[in-house]
Amino acid sequence: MTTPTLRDVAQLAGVHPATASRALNPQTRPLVNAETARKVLRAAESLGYQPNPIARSLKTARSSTVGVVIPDLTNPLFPPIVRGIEDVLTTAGYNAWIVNTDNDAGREEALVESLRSRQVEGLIVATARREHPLLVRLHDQGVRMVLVNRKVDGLELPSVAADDDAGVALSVAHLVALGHSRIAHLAGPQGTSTGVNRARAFRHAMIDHGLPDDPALTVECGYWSESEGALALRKLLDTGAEFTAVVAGNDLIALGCYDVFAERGIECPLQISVVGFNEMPFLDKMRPPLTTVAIPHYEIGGEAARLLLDTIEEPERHPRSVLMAPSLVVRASTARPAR
Amino acid sequence: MTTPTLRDVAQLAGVHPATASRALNPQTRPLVNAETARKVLRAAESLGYQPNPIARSLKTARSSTVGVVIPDLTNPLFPPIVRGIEDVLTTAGYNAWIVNTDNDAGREEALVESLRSRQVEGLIVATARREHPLLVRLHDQGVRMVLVNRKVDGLELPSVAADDDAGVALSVAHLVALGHSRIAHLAGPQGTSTGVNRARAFRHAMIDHGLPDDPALTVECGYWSESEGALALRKLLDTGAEFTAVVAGNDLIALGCYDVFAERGIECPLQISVVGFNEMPFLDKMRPPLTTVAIPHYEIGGEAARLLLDTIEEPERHPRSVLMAPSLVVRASTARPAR
DNA sequence: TTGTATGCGTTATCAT
DNA sequence: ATGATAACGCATACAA
Repeated sequence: MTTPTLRDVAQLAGVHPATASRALNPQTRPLVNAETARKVLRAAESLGYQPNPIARSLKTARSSTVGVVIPDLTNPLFPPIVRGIEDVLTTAGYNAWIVNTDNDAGREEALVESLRSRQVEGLIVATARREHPLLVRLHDQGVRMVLVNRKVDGLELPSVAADDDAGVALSVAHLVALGHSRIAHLAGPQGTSTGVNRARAFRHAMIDHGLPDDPALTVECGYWSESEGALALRKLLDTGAEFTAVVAGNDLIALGCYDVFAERGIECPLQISVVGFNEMPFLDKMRPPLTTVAIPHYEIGGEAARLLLDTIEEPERHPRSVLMAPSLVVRASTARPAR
Repeated sequence: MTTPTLRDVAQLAGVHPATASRALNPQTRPLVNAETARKVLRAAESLGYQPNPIARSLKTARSSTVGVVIPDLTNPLFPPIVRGIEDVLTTAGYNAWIVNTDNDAGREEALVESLRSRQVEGLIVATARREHPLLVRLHDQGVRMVLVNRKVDGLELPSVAADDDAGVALSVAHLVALGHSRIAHLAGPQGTSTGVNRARAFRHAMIDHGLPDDPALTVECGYWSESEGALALRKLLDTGAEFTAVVAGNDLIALGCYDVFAERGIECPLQISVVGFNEMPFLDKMRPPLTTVAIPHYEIGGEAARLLLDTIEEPERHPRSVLMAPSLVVRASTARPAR
């Protein structure tokens, strides 16, 4: 009992395969007599016919599939984004091929190559570094792409991201309202647009509040990780710099601070307040529950999928970029400064 | 500049496409003269030829792809498993199509259908309920499958899972060693094999330690979630039952207990100790850091991929199931009982 | 060892 | 409005 093909349907309906194809395809259905179309549809139904997407792809060079390039699915930031992407794509009749680059450029190139050879109709890329020759090349080759959470230097690509400036401004305003004035920033990697943006937004926010923008109070982390966050905070403490609050580049960096607090017997928020960024899961169960900036991840994914679908359907349309508004989630890692 | 095909390679090498095909394919390379093979390979290299997997699939009815069916990527349990699967598959020249069912049987059926129509060579399924008619049907149709973390009633399928009995035994032994004797179990859904198994393992462990197996001290959760865990613990407390420790079905259920502790002013671990299961990320940052059973997720994924590859290569081989040893991670949510 | 011929399942271009 | 034919790119049975 082999799966039925178009020929089987045509035979059962008593028409030529080409006619059956036209009848089955909503696009071309108007070309065929309404009555025969009905016959064909009934035949397909009764056989449980499912078109073979592989054969279709071979013929049409399309696939109803888009590639989703993620650095690391293990980072809790990404699964909700993926879900948002999938839900929108599914509704539009598309599928998502998810791929993990592990932050390895070689691996990424191989994976993208494999996606392209499978005729994906576009790419949603969440791995962009500021310098990203692969993306430049793909763009030159006319591959439709949408960036998530990142931008790439010198490339006008549609993108969707959280409004980081607004998020950092919320954090700083919250700390200032609590009475802090010596505020440090543990910045993300300056090789990522996010890291650069948030650091700049931090400086701007400080200036807007009439506070000194002291370069000695900003330390860069090599990665968006707990261990790098811990490293950076240790470095900062060891300089003897004075500060009562930390704006961390993201939640992982903020959690790294917790490790240092434990090491050195520092009380949070009594001695140092900390604000994170991203609203990872389970922050409310941390010790102390982490104040952070919440990002609408799921919605970002959905928006990215919509942008890509637009790009596929109207390739000439000017690239749009959308910014999603964040919100501050106040928990127990921030409080008035001790003195 | 269109992408080169096999014909281009053949033409450049001055041979027939069929010869080029044989030369390019490691399987059939021995059939062709070593010298011509070299010529073909050089031609392919110089053109940057990449075989078209779609055409190949259409011809061979294979795809070098396996489907990975996950209930919810947002559950931190699954990403490491997926990574393990991907790493092993990639090494073997296969790709993984990851798919999210959202615990919806209809969605699952549609997704599996779509995977099959793309000629996946097998399925790794992490969504199995004990009753799972879809899987039974697929099995009857000869679809190669491996189950992860679950079993299905009445189906002899290769599977890989953590040794839940051992894990629960570790938890109970730890609590008993601390001096607990009134130990409660917040069981997972009894519609899942994991839920049933852990509950049974709990009873056995209690008996093994000569402790009463009191049914009043076990409450079932409807889902593997925080809110259900909280609900179950409230229910248990409201019966007035006496106990000094809780073995939770998984970490989420354990974290649900934390919410109830906060609500009712219960001190953990002073008044009640809690042990989780799974070793989700960031448990060490919780309040209090959660004692739990660690599962080698990444290795489980890798093992599942290996089992599936075995099944694909030796379809007649008897289904093996492998159990991975868990370990106990002792943190601050467990302590000697107060009195 | 290599070439010839054919077909995987579908759709696009003709012709009728 | 429908049918005939070819082609997408590749692999394989068969012939030479």
